[in-house]
Amino acid sequence: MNIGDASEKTGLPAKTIRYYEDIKLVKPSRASNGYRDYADEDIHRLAFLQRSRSLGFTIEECRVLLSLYQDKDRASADVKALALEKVDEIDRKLKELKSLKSTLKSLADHCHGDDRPDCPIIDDLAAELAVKR
Amino acid sequence: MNIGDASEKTGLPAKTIRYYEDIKLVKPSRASNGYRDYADEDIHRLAFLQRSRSLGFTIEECRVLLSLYQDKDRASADVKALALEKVDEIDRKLKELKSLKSTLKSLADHCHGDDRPDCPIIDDLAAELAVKR
DNA sequence: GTAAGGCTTCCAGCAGCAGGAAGGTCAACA
DNA sequence: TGTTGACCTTCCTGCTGCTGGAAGCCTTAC
Repeated sequence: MNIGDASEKTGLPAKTIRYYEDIKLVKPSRASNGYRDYADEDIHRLAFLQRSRSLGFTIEECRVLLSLYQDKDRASADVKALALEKVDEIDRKLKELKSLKSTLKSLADHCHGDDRPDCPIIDDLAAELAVKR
Repeated sequence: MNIGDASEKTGLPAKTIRYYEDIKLVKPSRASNGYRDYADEDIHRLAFLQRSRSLGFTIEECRVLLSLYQDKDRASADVKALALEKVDEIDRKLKELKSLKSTLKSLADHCHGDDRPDCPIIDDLAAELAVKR
């Protein structure tokens, strides 16, 4: 199966698939004309990668997940730990974004937003200096 | 004022300050020995950058904000628009992260997480293929 | 005089690809 | 048989926003 079909089947751009080969996440064989030839197992791995990447796992985490996936004797606890760690990470990001949003929102709410130049947002951005002077 | 002091006053690493000069966000003068020499106005700009970056504005947005800051006649509406756009962006990210989290969480909740190899997380990551076959 | 710390420039690298150039290959059609 | 157009190949560059490190001045204190 050529890279175009692999791309269609997995939803990954061809560029990405070649990149994954570059960093040794997949190792497709080659046809006699030099084209990459994807077996079912390769497609499987690529689809796995697509799923785990879209769940927010980094490439290196995906590498671990793949090896856990390959290892028929691994404990499910190992996988669960990775997933929960990721949940924690997402939680931290959520908190950060929420506080960011409320700060920005309250700044914007206090700005009258018309054609006068007076603007509390800009004032706030510049304010820090006054404290430190 | 040397870069070290500028760093301390603004909370930005020296490396970052040099980078900001590289991309023309600040233009400090030079002392006779070749050292960068930061005037109050430079420090002001750097502090402004520190604040706006920490609020999640990209470098290019910061560039716009700085020019709006410099422009005494600009409408506050311009600034407000940028801020609100950013709030929207944050909202989109929040949504995405929330759904990501709930997916991961429910996957993890269904995994018994012991030393048996059976694991619904891995199964789910691999599941996509079955559909497409 | 010398040692420690600060400063300079320049080069490389991180994640995770995307875009593009230059060229080989294949299938279909005239 | 020739040719078009779609697909494939490799290789190189660039994106964001810095960070680390090497090699080499400058300054300050003892």
